[in-house]
Amino acid sequence: MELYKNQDLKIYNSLSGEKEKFVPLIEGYVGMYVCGPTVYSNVHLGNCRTFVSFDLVFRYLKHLGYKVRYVRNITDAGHLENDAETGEDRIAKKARLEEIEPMEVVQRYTVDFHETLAKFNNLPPSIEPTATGHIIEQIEIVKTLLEKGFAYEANGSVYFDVAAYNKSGHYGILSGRKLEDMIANTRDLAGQDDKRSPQDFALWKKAEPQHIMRWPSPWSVGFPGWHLECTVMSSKYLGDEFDIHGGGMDLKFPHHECEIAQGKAATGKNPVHYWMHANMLTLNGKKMAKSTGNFILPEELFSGENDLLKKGYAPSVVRFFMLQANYRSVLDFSEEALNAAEKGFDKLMEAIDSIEKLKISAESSFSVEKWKQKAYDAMNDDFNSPVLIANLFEAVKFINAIKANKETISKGDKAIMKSAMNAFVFEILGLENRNAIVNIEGDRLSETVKLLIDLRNEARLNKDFALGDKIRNQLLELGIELKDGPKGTDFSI
RNA sequence: GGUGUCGUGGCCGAGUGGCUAGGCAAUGGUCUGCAACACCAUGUACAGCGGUUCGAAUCCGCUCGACACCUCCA
Repeated sequence: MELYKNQDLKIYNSLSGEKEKFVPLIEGYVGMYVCGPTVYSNVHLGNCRTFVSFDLVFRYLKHLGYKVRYVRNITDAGHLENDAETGEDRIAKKARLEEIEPMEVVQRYTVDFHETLAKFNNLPPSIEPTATGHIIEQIEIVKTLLEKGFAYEANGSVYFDVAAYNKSGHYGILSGRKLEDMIANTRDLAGQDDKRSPQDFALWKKAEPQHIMRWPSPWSVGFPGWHLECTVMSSKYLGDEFDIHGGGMDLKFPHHECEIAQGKAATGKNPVHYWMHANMLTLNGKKMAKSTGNFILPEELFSGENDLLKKGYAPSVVRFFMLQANYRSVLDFSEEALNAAEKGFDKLMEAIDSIEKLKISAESSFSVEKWKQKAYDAMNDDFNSPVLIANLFEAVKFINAIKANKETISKGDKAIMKSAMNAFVFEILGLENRNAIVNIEGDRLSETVKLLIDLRNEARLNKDFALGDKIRNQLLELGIELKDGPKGTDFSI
């Protein structure tokens, strides 16, 4: 494979608020951690957007030739439902409500998560660790934090001491907050008697009697705090310092802030060099969220079985819709926008399918190399997929113009364009072509359709338009569209 | 109340101190038996108010509005 390591990739770092040149810790290698889901219910479309965004990052880094270790966790020891209440975790709660084992909940929704992301053509991460598989490591890091004086035990629970950390570190560095402001603005919540300060967060929580998921520890039989799992799993597989940490915008505070504090407190190092935050997918202008019921499930979208939709949309179309927005912008969901995406997507796929058949000329009337570099420039600018897609449509225009004999392409440029289009559309954007099956030469389906086209054209020559239209319409119902052109009839699926 | 992001033409959405982003939709035309596809042509948008500047939608200030976070959520 061609290596593009010399491409000058810039990444928007949430920590600095600026686009920075990407320089990995070890040349040629990238360590990337992304916060995965808590598996207590079906993954909704908003969740999917985040994982599609980071799938794009993963794919592009790989394309550039980096060896990427992509770690994405599964939170299967649900984090705290609410500090103020019993501290029951979400998975245990769901299990109690459905009268099943907690691990049954975990299994069911982990499978759903994997299946859904696979439909969106997301690549699996390199390592997908679970929180319950790393209880021992979590206990170890709690010990370290206690030894170093950044944590304290109270009533069998252990809390991170934000005030102690803030003497040498900066709690709020990522979210732009000041500890004094946070103290001044904290609401009074009940049930935090064990904490010295409301900003302190749980590292280990003593289990109440009704709590099902529990593990022994030096302090109590209990369960680990939510923020700790990501610190443990990222450092275990990527080291105390690694390149990229991603997640949804809504995790920036407190989750990621706490991760920085824990990592820095435990090792003295800043754990993450580049923080990336994917923005929300909204529905009716509001964030999709399980808790408010304002969400749509991918399955409903694929099948069209939802009051918001008139029809279903292919996963690749939905993925394309998402990638037409920058990952850092809020994207609002609407059927109108999805429809536009579908038409654009079909147009793009049509053009790609037709590259192979393009007529070759001695010279190109268009600089394919320049076009290709513009496409890379877009991706190098913080994974700017909307601009990349705009560039792809420039190629579409050019391809169609060649078909109309208005532009020309050389043999070499045609090969470059074909491989570049394939790289950008399928390898990097991760889209899937619904037409792929008919492009195989000698394909039986293709031959059958060609036979029908011949019959129809015979009918048309005999002015039997009723028969001609019947063939055309019935093929369309089967999903095969005929296209009459000056050089005969073509078709697409 | 605090922190942050943002407000672009009918819709979605880039970008930028002076030069057409792009997609979809719409209108007219070419092509077609009629269509579809494709192609050609057509839109002078950048929340409001003030300032800086030869010139701002782009920089600065204010106002209004939206969203996210500050309690679990990608």
